[in-house]
Amino acid sequence: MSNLSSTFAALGDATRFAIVEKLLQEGELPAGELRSVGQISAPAISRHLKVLRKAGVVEQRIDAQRRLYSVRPEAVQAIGAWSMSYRDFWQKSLDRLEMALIKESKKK
Amino acid sequence: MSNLSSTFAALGDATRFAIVEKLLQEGELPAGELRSVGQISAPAISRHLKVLRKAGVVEQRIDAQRRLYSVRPEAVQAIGAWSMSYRDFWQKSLDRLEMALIKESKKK
DNA sequence: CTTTTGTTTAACTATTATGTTAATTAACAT
DNA sequence: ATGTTAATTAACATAATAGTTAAACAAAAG
Repeated sequence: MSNLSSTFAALGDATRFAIVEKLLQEGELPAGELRSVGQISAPAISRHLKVLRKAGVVEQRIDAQRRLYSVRPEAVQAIGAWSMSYRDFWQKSLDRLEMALIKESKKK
Repeated sequence: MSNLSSTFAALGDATRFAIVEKLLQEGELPAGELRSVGQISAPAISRHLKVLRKAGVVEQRIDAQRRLYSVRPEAVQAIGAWSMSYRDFWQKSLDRLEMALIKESKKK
């Protein structure tokens, strides 16, 4: 599986996506704090974090008995780079679409 | 599930990701042509296309008995927009990382 | 040393996803 | 009409995922 596809797979679960968004917005957080993304048990969160870590989306730092998690910037950037590598395609397509809509509105 | 998370889920399967990449590179293609992304049966491809369509990643156009598929530009753009909405975060983080690496190399 | 706090691993269950072959639908060509 | 081509839906088997509670582990605090 391509590296990017695993990244997408990791983010393709609603709970994991919420975890990542929370980490992006609030910065590094201990595993326990992430339970607030939904009503979910600590073991479940722990396993989601393991998946995210394995996919290279988050990293872990140890502080005493706590495990602090944060988003790996490379992961978010890689996603952007993928989208941008097809920018020509979607930019042009969307431009054409907009043109068509303007023409349509002028007809009336 | 957030719209973006479903998009990620759709792309989080290696076969589907390959389908999307092929469509991005070669443009609109009939379902049958997409079997070449791997050794996979036609029904399997058909179901993957259904998942991609449901997630809004591809769209279908009918031409006689063929079903022509293409990538929806909005989907790829939405992914880029998400990444870019956190650009400040990853740009700064990567800059810091680079700085640290340069310092490290000068130590030797 | 015992308890508390934070987190992970184990064991198990339920649901979902993926792939296969067979059957069906749809349009075209003879 | 009949066969051919293109694709989907049906039915089924198997594998993977996500959740739970209970147990284990690690460090801190009493």
